[in-house]
Amino acid sequence: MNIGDAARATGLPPKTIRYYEDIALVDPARADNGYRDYSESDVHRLRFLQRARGLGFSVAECRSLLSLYDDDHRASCDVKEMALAKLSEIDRKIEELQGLRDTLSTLAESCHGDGRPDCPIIKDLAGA
Amino acid sequence: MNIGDAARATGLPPKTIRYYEDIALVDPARADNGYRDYSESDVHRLRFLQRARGLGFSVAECRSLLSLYDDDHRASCDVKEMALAKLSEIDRKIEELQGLRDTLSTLAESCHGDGRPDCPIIKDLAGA
DNA sequence: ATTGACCTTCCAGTCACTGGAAGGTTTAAT
DNA sequence: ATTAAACCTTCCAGTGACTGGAAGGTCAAT
Repeated sequence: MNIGDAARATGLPPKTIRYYEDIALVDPARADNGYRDYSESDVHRLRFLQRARGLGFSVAECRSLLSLYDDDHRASCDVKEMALAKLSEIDRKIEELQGLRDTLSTLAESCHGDGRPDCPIIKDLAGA
Repeated sequence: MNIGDAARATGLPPKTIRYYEDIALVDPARADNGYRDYSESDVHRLRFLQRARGLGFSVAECRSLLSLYDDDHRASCDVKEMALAKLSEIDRKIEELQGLRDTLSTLAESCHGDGRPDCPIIKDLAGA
């Protein structure tokens, strides 16, 4: 399977797939013409990466997850631990964003938003 | 005022302040010894940047906000527009994160998390 | 005179790609 | 047989917003 097909099969751009090879997350065979040749299991790995990245795992975390994926003897608690850690990270981010949201929405509400130059948002940013 | 004092006054690391100068967001005077010399208005700009960045505005957006800040004749609706755009961007991010949260928490709950190798999280990532 | 805390510039690295140039291969149509 | 397009290859550079570190100059206090 050429890289284009692998891209269509996984939803990852070819560039990204090559990048994943660069950083040694996948290692496809090569055809006689030098083209990368993806096996079904390569495509599985790529899809795995696509999903895990989509869930917010960093590439480094994906690497760990992949090694757990590769390890038939892994303990499910190892995986669960990573998932829970990521979960609380996401919770923290959500809280932070909600804080921002509140501040910004209070600011925006206080701004009459007309043609006059007087603006409470700018004032607040300036520290008035 | 030296860069260290400006850093303490704004909460920005000196490195970041120099970087903001590099990309022409501030332009402090220089003392005879070559040291950067921050005026009160420089510090105001830096504090403005610190706040706006903290609210999630990109550096490019901060540049726009600063030019509105500099423009005594700006219309408050211009600022409000940026704030509202950022607000809906934040809302989108929150929703996305909540989606991730739900998926990940469902996955984590379904994983018994013991020493056995059987793991529904890995299974899901692998696309089973 | 020397230490230590400053300051300067410049270069490189981070993360996870993404864009583009220059060139080789394959496939299909003319 | 030729040509065009749609692939593929490598390599280099850029993104955003810093951050780290090296090599060296300056300043205040001891």
